[in-house]
Amino acid sequence: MVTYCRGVIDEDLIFKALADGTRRLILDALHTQSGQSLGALEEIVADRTEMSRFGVAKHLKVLEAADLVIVQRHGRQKLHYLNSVPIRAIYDRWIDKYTEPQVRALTVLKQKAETHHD
Amino acid sequence: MVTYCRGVIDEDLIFKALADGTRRLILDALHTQSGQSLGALEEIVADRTEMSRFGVAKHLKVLEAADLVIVQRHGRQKLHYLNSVPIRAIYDRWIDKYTEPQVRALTVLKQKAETHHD
DNA sequence: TTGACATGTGACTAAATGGTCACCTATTGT
DNA sequence: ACAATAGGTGACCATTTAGTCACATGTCAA
Repeated sequence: MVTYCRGVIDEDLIFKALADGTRRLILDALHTQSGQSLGALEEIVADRTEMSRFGVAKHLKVLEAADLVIVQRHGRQKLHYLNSVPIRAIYDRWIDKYTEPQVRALTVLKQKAETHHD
Repeated sequence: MVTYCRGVIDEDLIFKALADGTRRLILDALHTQSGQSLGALEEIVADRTEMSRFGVAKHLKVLEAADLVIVQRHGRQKLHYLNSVPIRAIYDRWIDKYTEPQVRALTVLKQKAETHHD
């Protein structure tokens, strides 16, 4: 099976990419501000997890391969943008219009349970 | 940090749980038909991946711990139900009302790119 | 109570993953 | 051209994870 060939993304790459906390932190950073360079993301990540530049770069590569992050070169910089299309696909996979109201109801029930117990 | 204490679910458990293809297959099966027993899920999974009963049971435990699957005992059977609340949370995390239209636009752009290149 | 059925547990191996480092490439400004 | 800046690569090790097995628990029906 092809791992990455312009548009045809293995779903496994997407979920595996999301499975790491550092990568989710990067996505959060890009959600807050789009178009950040590796250096900028480096700083943000290093702020809470002691991680080298190489670690961040490696995570970004995983996110790129999963198409969760889109890159755009700008001179010697590489700007990163969050692509939320695959995330929407996750939602669509297990939640459809008919079950959506049930989900809302469940959320309320669970919140009640949380406030009472413990 | 607490791993599982009634309602307070570590986000890491959710994403890690979704990172495995077999577990996603199980979620699909439960999305198609709710309230299936371990035995029933065993058969479905074994249909496409050669996996022992123990493997399936282990995956179900992971899904339970992540609160993606809710269980209900019924005599000597254990019935499993898909809980889509955590999945909705993923959606809400990186997609908000304002960026949603952009996502739609991006999808169109990407599809065009795919048809032209390669 | 006894056997058959449905599921649970803990230990163990093989494979995948996260992280770092030494070293390499490409671009900008002077 | 040269140094400085921004980023990339491949090898390497430590940890985690997927999967299996032998064995244990609990429930139903006769």
